[in-house]
Amino acid sequence: MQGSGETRNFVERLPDALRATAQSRSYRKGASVFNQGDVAQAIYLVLDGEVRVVRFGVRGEEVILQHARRGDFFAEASLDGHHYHCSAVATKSTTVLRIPASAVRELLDRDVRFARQWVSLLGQQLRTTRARLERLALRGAASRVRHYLMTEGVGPHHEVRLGSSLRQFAHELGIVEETLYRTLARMEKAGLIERSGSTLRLGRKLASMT
Amino acid sequence: MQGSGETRNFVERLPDALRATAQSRSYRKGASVFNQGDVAQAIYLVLDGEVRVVRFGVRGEEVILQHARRGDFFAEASLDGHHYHCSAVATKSTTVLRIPASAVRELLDRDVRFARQWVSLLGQQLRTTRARLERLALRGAASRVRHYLMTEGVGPHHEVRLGSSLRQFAHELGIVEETLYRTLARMEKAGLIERSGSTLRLGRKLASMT
DNA sequence: CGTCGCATTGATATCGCTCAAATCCGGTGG
DNA sequence: CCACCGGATTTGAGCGATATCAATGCGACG
Repeated sequence: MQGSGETRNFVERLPDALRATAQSRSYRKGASVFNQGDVAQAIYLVLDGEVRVVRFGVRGEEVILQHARRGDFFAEASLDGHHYHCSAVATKSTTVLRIPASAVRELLDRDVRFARQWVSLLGQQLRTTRARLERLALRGAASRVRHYLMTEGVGPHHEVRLGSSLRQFAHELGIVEETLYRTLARMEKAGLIERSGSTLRLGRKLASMT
Repeated sequence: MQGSGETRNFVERLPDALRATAQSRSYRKGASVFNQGDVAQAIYLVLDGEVRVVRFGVRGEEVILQHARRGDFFAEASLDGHHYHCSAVATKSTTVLRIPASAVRELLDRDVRFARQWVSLLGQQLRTTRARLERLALRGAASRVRHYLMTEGVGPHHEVRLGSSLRQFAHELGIVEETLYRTLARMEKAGLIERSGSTLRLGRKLASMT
């Protein structure tokens, strides 16, 4: 499956020391990984699927704190805290890598190189999350597509091979699928982007958009 | 000034060891903190004002990677990298705390407690950034206001004292000021929120919105 | 072959943006 | 004390981009 190939990328970036203690777990749609109030014991990395991290108020009001997708960590706060102050639920069939917080703590204390790697890893997550944030702050679907290509695309033409469906992509951009289809068609016609199959790249024309 | 008081909060959370080597610097609107290609020497924390972190493509295309406001770090990637692959420009009169990357690296290597603190700090940034991200993913101004109160508000009523103007607040929510005024008025009338001066809190009624 | 998910296009509704104008407020100078 | 000013706040009217609802084609899969 395509998934395993993609997955390897960021799992391999995990410090070796961690992969020893980590184990993967699978959840079906709707299953909860942990619940608000549980003792915080582990940090998680989404290998495949999607986990929604939510917090409930006193009267049951729900707030979404994070949509963790493939490659995203969640619950790294377990390093500090004693109890989860949020719940994590798989929104579809999902596989995660479960990393015991105690293992990370020990490594942080003992292994200097690991500390650097971990800091580096958090930094990466921070950067990509910030980029997503700025992307959603943009008005207009075209600007977001362009921003995505500029930040996630590789090579001189900012090429991106979409791992998943355009549906998923639309959701990631914060727009509905129909809008994405229309936007991509318009941008392609205007020469702003080029499309071949599931590959997107910037076109020759410079974007004249904010 | 109000600023100093607010600022203390997160500056005081900085590990003591860092505050020794850090120094604050001021930039006027439009001044650049560092430029793409410069040698990466420091990590920054915005004390007041705003810094925009951008990257330029080969043909001059610009992408915004981060809008760093009070309390946000930027350029923590300096820990790994040798050169900045982005530029940072003050968008208004701004004061930042400049933290030499070498100092952080040394501390990471030497001081185990510091490593934990730093990891914890990054984790906080990550969490608040994620929350912002999910907020912008919400449709509708009211949902975003509610999300903001739920995530940033304190106490049983999720109270928030707005440090800045409603203008600023609107911008933070990714909507224009007019929309925010109207939305707040509508929500207050509906009993969803309560307002007294620059303080906002959730109302008695439960929000019946997604 | 029926079903399901994805891709695509059309028609319409709605929310928020834009432009515009009035009020309020603190500060400033005459 | 008053006139004036700039910035923040508020309300109004109209427009436009995107969501929504709907329908179709298409390939995979059982």
